[in-house]
Amino acid sequence: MRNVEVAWIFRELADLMELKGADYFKIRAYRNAARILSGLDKPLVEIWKEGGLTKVPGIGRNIAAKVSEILTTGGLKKHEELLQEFPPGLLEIMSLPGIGPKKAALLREGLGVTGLGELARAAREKRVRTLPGMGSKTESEIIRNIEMRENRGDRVLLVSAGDLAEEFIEYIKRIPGVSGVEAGGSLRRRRETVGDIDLVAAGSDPQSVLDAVAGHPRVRKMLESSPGRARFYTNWGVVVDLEVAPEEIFGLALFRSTGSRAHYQRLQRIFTERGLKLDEAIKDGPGAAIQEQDIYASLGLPWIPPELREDRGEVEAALENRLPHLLETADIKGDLHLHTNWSDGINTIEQMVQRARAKGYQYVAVTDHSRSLKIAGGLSLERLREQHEQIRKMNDEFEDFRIFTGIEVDILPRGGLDCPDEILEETDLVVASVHSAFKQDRGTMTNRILSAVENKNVDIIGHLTGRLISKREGYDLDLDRVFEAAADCGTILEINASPDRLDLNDLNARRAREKGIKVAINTDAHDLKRLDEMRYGVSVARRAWLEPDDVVNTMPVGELIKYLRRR
DNA sequence: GCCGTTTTCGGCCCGACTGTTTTCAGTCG
Repeated sequence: MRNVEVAWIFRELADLMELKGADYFKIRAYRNAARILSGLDKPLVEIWKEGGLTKVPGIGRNIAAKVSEILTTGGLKKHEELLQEFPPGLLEIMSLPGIGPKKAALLREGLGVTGLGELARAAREKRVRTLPGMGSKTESEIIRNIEMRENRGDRVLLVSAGDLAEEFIEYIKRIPGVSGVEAGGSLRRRRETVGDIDLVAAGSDPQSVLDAVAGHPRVRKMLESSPGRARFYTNWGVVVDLEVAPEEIFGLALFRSTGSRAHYQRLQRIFTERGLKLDEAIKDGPGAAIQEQDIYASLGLPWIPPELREDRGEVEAALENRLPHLLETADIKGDLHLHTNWSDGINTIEQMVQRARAKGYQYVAVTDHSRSLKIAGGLSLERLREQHEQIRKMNDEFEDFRIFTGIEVDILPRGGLDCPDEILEETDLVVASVHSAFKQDRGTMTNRILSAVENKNVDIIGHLTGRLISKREGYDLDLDRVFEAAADCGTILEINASPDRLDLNDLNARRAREKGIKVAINTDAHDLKRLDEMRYGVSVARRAWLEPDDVVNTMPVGELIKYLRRR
């Protein structure tokens, strides 16, 4: 069992206890435990076997016993009992924005709704507004949010699909007769969410591979099968679609699986125009295995990276030999937005720095929250000064690494920043972000953010739109005006690499680049493990056609310091 | 629930915003 799966049980347990009206601090302890467990970079089973669970800060005797129960039995009795009491549909209701435990309980008691479908119907029939404390606005918000969720369908975050795919890939690789296996589909194109996980394997005996995968511990059932192909439903609720092709046509199968449909059709049109057929064109070298390169080469094109295959001009660019030299994760030389235990992070500055050094970075900026964000332990001016003092001392110890003093300063609801300018001025790196009053109207929100973009002490605007993928829409914002101002002022925009944010997204990052705006790709990590999420931000950048020069944290430390001063 | 050379009980505990009200409960970062 993965750490995140154990953490998930505690998160759900906390929600259930909240519905039950349990003690606030107990609930908080469970939530905190969930956060800590998912942040551990060592498998829980190992820590458990070593008897080290209670040594983890935030995990006491009780939670350790529960973890142990989960690891031995695969579940938690208390969790299962509560699920009997409160149907899972109620948890879904509670996960709607604006609906917490009290409103969820009221909806159940007052209207008897126990799931999203029933709730949507009740809202459309204007029954929700009959409940105390609920009116027409709540009603229409409910409908809007449920519809948004329905549109999302069964898509999961790229990170979840990637983790699950990785398990299957490792498993399939070891099946005798398999000479290769790769993810195709939207996972390979690195879209922010993935529907089915498409896998393509090369093997001489397809049926034996499919049979072996049917026995994978995560497979609940086989949905469909045909020669060389099967669809499996997994215990994560995600469908895995596996195709096993002979080695000679593995490249072709992978190419087809990768798509996108629009990209594929665009290429096919070119084949047709030239009087060729895709299948025939690649059968030139008999006996030789077909590579993806061969398919593109048969049209005189260079290989097109999967992230670009969306029919957004990549075929034309390839025809004119002007494909971008896409950014790679290895180009990244530092992380300019992360948190430590000075505010709401889990690890110390030392630990975060040590990990960043191990990753081969040249620098990081420590950007804890500013004073207004009380719940996240925002730093008072005094504490901020103290932290910066400590960082300056730490820097004396390094010759080959630089810690930038920093802050993630709140952009206040009325505009302006949550920290005096004179302090920002002497801070190496300032990220400014919105963390409150998300529902302001377009004009107010735009002006609010512009006040930060135009502040000469602000280096980077963090997670610009505030969206949480398939959970919360971004703020109502005039992006054109923000981009214009950022281009004018030389303000850097962030691609926040956190897999549930990916903000800017691919399209907006591409627009930013076209306006000449520089981008920083930051993890916003709150623990060691999440420093590794840089690659998701890089995926967005690649889908946005970004090259190393577009991204400030590809600069070596000296160049970056000069760049930041020049602003 | 967790934590503790201020140790085994008592502290942990924000505050603005929203939608609903006409003084406030619920939600959220």
